[in-house]
Amino acid sequence: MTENTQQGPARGPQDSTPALPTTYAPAEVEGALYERWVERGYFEADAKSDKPPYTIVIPPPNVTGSLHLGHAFEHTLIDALTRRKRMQGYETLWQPGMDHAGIATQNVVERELGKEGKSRHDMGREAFVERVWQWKNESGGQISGQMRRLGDGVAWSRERFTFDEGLSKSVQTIFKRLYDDELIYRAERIINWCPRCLTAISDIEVEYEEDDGELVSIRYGEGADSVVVATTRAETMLGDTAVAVHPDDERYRHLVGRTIKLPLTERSIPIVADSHVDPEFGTGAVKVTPAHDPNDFEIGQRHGLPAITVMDEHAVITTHGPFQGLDRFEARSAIVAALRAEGRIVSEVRPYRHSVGHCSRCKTTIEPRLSMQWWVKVAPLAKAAGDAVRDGRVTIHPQEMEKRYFDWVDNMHDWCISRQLWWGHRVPVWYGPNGEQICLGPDDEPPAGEGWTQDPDVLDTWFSSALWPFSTLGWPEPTESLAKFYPNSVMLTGYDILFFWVVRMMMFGLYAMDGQVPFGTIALHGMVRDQFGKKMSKSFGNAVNPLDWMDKYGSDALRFTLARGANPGVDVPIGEDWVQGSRNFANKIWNATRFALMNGATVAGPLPAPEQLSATDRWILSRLNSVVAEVDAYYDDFQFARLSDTLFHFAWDEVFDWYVELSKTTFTGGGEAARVSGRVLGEVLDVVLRLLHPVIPFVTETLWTTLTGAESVVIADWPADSGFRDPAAEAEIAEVQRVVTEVRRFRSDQGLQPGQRVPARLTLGGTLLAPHEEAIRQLLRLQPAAEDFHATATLPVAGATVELDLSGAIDVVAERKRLAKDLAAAEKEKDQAERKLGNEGFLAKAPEQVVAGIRTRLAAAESDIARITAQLAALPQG
RNA sequence: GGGCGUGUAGCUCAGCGGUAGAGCGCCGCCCUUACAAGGCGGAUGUCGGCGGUUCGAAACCGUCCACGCCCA
Repeated sequence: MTENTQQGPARGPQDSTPALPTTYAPAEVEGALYERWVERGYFEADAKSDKPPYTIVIPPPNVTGSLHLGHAFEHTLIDALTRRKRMQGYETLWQPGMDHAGIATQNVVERELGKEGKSRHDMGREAFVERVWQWKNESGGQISGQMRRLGDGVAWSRERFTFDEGLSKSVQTIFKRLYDDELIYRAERIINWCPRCLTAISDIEVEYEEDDGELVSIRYGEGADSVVVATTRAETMLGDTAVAVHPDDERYRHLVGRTIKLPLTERSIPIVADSHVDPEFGTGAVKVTPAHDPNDFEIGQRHGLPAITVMDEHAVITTHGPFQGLDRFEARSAIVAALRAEGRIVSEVRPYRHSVGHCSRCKTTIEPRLSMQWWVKVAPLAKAAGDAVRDGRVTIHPQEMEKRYFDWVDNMHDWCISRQLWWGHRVPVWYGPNGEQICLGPDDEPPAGEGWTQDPDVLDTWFSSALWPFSTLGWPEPTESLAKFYPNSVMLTGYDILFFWVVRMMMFGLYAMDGQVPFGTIALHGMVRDQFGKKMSKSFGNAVNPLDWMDKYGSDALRFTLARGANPGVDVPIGEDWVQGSRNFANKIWNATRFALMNGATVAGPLPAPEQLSATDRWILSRLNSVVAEVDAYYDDFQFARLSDTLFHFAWDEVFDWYVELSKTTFTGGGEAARVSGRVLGEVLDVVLRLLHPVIPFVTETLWTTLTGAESVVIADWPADSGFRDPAAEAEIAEVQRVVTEVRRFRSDQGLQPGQRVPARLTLGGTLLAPHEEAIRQLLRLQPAAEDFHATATLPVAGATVELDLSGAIDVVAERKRLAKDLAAAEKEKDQAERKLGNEGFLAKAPEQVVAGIRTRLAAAESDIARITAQLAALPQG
């Protein structure tokens, strides 16, 4: 029972509350409901509260983004978790905010500038950054309005942005600490360079794809001293500084240590032996371009080779007369043509499929580039991140995902954190006129004097996102919020960003918060796919705007569909038909509640003791409590699909179908029995609506407040299993369901219309069915047997007999067919059971209850066979 | 190339050792006074193939085939 339940005499809702509209129209009311929740501050979190904390931070969406189905999915799940915890009495914080999305945002604003015929270089860094802020304030963050549509119960007063003042201070603080601990360093290495975004990106921002390229074999040197090398990137030969062969390769042993002339140039390059060369690939000899290939860079390091950069940041050739000014792909053809003219092309394979890296942001082919960048030395941080999961301080759901996590943290490369952008946290390092390099904390003044300049690069957006679980709470200040809400309870996000984000939060959380994990649980969800299980993409044309479906079917319908598809870590397909189905469910709840209210459903007064209840009432209450327990267990295990499905079937099939139908005669009968059932129905609805609220908050709010007259289901108590179970009542109702189903099948086989009244005589004496005669008659449209009653069909069911008078209209053929089919099924069942019971191994080794179960089945099958055989014999010939 | 995963009803997916399930779709009947966004009834599967373990396999093991994802 809820704290809002009002004591006192029963009152119909008509007395004090407006009747529900006859039509369920979600789009018209959802917005107002949400605004009221926000105004009343239900979603705000109080750091001074003495309730236990429950914290989830939003995986911050890009400031450039708008709500897509992936967000809708993730937010539905987080909202369900936090709404339930709030109802359970936790001080619940769902922390909202966005990230500044360095590359994406800069791209957006640069495109705008482009339309005005300007570039960011025309306006300068400071003015450009100001312009981006202006864009952010005017056009950014559309998603927060859309989150309201969805019903997200976030603490809006705490909304944060990775680039706001406080979070920027967090970034600078941790940078300085890592720098001082020598976990951040600067080094010249080969990095992944995007010649379109004009910045370095980290390894995980590179997407590899099979592309059609070409494999060209080129002869270097002359005559007997020549070697043939194969390459897919002929244009880089201008930067070759060696040819490498395997040290054990007999074919080339005589050449190692000698030099060879590099075609098209005046340079001679050495032939070196390196055990990393694969003698099986191509000719076994490879060209070495240390400035344009990561593997070649390593060979170069091992052999002290120079690294010659032959392209600029746009990937345009900068050297060698005829090729200068060509971009890399033009240069490739030109160089192959030039080599062919010299007779140096030994073979060409075209197309040659091979794996090529692309910028995850703009799909441009990555150009490995030698450059000076900032790095995080991840080894000690990743070790700690791995250990936290290994020793159980952090658990991953579903558990199978742990392996992927370990594979990643245990083999992580240093993280390139500098980006050649203007929009982002600038590296807080200054260089002095005499080669000084100092790192500034947030409270330090930049060095005075001539000749000091700040590093021009900014930090990877993930660097600031990694601080999100604590920077949003005020870190590095020792705030009350930080004390109350850190560590977070759960990190719920997609498995696709386990490496991008989760690992980084783990590393930085453990480091910044003195070994305290950022969250106790990582719950991973899958990706939203279309109704055929295909990945959604704009280019494929199957992307859906969730707002359209929310307009059409209501936010609850979208949410329920997503929750119902959410198996842990598994992709969830979604189609419009399914959203429509969820809308139908909401509509069903709506109408069932209307019906209940019209029939005196109430939460007023104490629930009558079991002795005062009918078996039907005890049955539904018994089931209700089982469902409460099941749903709770599913919630604790992030089984959104199962809890949604459980509630769907319990509400629709059991409450709104069987219970309501079985109780109709009670309600029409009036009196004390009707009053008692009204109270039970009120109780069941109250609990079901509260159980459903976290998943479908809007429709449940309207119905629950109407039913109870209380303020809001958002702040209602979460239902608890009272422990009440009544197996006898459950068995009794199962018998009722069985007889009703059997007779309905008979009626249907006989071609009777569903509403057609048929005279019948029920012999129920001594069976569990006896108290339910009225309800059974009602459900089966059976009229009392009159004087001239003449049974033309006799159905023995569950120890009782139902005789019908179809006035000779019985369809013997249909009935014989039906019975023959049932007989065959029963005989098959009997066969299987007998075979098992005749198996000594089974009897000896199977658990007792399984054997008993088979015995029961055998008995049931035998009685079915007897019953059906009798029915067949009783049928008129014909 | 390495790793992970998936193949169950027309579609999308649960089930993961003890009678094959759901939603949607399909067929038939019905506007039965909460709901046609509904009700009643029905059909539909050698649980990818082949071996093995087991009293018993959709489930466990091996293998093959077909897809997917991640990493190189």
